[in-house]
Amino acid sequence: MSLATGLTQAERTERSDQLMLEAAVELINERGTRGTRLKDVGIRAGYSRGLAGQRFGSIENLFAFVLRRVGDEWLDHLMQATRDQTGTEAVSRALDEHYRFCVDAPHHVQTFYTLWFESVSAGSELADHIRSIHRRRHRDVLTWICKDPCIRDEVKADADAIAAQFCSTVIGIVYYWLANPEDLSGTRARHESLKRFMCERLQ
Amino acid sequence: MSLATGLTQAERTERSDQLMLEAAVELINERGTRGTRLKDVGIRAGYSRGLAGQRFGSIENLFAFVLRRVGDEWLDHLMQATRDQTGTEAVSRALDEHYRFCVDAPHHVQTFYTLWFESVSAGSELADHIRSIHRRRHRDVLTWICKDPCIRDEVKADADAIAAQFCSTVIGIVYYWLANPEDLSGTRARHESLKRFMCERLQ
DNA sequence: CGAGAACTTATTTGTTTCGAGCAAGTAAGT
DNA sequence: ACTTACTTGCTCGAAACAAATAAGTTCTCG
Repeated sequence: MSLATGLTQAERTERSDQLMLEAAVELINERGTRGTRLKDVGIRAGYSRGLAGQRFGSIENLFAFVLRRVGDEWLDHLMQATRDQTGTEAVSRALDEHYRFCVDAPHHVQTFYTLWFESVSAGSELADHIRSIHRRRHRDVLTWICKDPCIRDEVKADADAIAAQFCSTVIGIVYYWLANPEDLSGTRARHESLKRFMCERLQ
Repeated sequence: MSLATGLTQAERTERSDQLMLEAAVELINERGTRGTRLKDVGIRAGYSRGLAGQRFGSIENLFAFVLRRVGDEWLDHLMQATRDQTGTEAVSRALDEHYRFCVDAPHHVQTFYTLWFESVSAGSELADHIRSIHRRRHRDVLTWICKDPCIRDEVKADADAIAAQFCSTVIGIVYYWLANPEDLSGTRARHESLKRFMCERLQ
């Protein structure tokens, strides 16, 4: 029985990429990075035990692939939510979107941040990619502060420290969410109080 | 040639525990958790390839052992630094000690927090232990706030949110340090501005 | 123009190496 | 002699890569 699909080679590759992405997301979320096997990704995706290894070359490259795919999706959402906003409005929208994504698309967010925290483990090949995301985030927050016409100059002079605190606190909130996924109200409360504290600080 | 050490069995165990602990710390810091092998821990510690496996049973149990050993050391330091302090003094001391530990004992702190972040990966057996540390930290900060005679009641009414923000931000700062170990001034600046923001908030 | 061959790429299966985990053995202490 | 710390042997599973097979693409020739 022929398994011809009628797809082009490129379409076949994209299809298997997508199926293996979803399989990897599931497996990382179920078993963590240390329990995720290339073999299982291939099989879970409906292919052979060897395809993931053939396609990605290593588990690290698979993680990098997943991070890019999932991270791009998430960063797009964040950018849409804060487009053309500055100051407290941008902060509020970012935090609302952040929380909403935790609620609505938990699987991809869980994977994204699992890999995010994985990146600080020695030898991780994700570090450079994540570092660039960090810098981007920090710069975005800095821009929200410095471009806002309502924020006083003395606050703007402290923008770098405020942005650093904000980004650090978001990391900690995400950590809380990953560690306590059933406690959405605790996660929400942390988003809300960070919003409150930031709004106070930016007045 | 006899390898008799003149130690009791208990002393022999403690010695090998300690040597394997140090080996594990080195290996985790060099290679990350995913690159750390029970075999290598045994050999690095000066024993056979099989001892770590025999002693700990699994890599997960080794990590739990390391976390307890290193974490107890670190938590002792933190407790000494904040003993009998409340309010902004406790906060400042905790942050100073936190930063100082990053500078003076980076290897153990790196390992501790590497495992800390590892614990949010699915399937990690460290999660419960870390969760209890979290609760403890949160409660400590809450106590610092509520027991301080100089903090106003309206601030005390918000103590839970403030404590949650503080703990979250510390996590983010640690993350920054792990991701940017060469940038001690950035880590120090984050500690200092968190100190500043907390002191403002607690007035 | 269409069929089939040649070529390229996607996917599968085979094979080797390495580490985990546990059993069996040896060394050191009681 | 007995118990416990540590070592070595052995089996199995996964990674990584090679070799093979399947599917799509392009070219050639009747």
